[in-house]
Amino acid sequence: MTHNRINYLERFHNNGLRFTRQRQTILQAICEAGGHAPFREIYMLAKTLDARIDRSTLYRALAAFIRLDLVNSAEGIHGERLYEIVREEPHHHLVCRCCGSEIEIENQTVQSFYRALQDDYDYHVHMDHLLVFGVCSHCST
Amino acid sequence: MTHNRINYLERFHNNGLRFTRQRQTILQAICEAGGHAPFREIYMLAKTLDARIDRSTLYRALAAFIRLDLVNSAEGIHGERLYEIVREEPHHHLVCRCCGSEIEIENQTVQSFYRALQDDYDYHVHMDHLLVFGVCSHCST
DNA sequence: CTTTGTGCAAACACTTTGCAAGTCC
DNA sequence: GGACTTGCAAAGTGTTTGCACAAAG
Repeated sequence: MTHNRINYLERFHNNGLRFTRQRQTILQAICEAGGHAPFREIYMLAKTLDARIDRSTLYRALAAFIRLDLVNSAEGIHGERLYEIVREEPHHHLVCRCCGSEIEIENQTVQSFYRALQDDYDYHVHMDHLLVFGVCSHCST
Repeated sequence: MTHNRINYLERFHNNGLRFTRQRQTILQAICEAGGHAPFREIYMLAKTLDARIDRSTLYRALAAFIRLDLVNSAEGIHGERLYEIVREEPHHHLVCRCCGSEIEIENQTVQSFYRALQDDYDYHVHMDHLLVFGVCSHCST
């Protein structure tokens, strides 16, 4: 199983972890969930793939994935934690507070903002998934 | 009690709410907490001012303050919800993932980023408190 | 066969809710 | 008095942990 040209199995073994059936199932569930998914959704999807998976297994798996940088977490519109497969390129979204829709932001726009912060404050920004909340053109008319 | 030139009492009464002793105590606690504070910290501070204040009162008061736009909430470095007194100017912070320190970002820098998003995506950004995570100059050396 | 992971149950932390008594106007 | 609030207790939710058994290397 390979996503984003990453060899998952190797990544686990290099860190003394095991790529078990359950963890494969969970990764598949996250993929099926598309972009970002909250715990609840991943759990339900994983359950349909393997009814015996336990909540605690899922929590522990997510923690492992994050440790391995296979998954990262972002904050949703109401502070819920969302999990997503790490992509090679950092990416960013505009999220509409009104309808919940999301638009992906051109990375360049964000990068120039980060560069300004780096220049002005000598701060090395490390966010591979920025969420900016606002109101989309559709809702503001 | 007036902060930021806002007349709190009036704001409550205009919305059919009451500015009770407990709510005054809680607002004072948030102020004493300085910038952003998590529930736990506000609760402890409020307890020192009035030992009989209950958790549920605090939750309900915070919800009321947010409804009245006296307080807003942001996400901390590990997803905890932080509460803070609303300021007149939107403001933004760089938060160091390493040492947890915070620097306030010049609002102009952020505004030009927002303007770029507005121009490119016709998105009206509405965030009065952006947190950008990274590594500060001190930690990166 | 040693180490790591799983499922179950229990514990823990965080937040919300119902209600009787109290407070504010 | 009438509407809003409080404190308490109880219930919901979300997350973590201990442990015996199972699986992986």
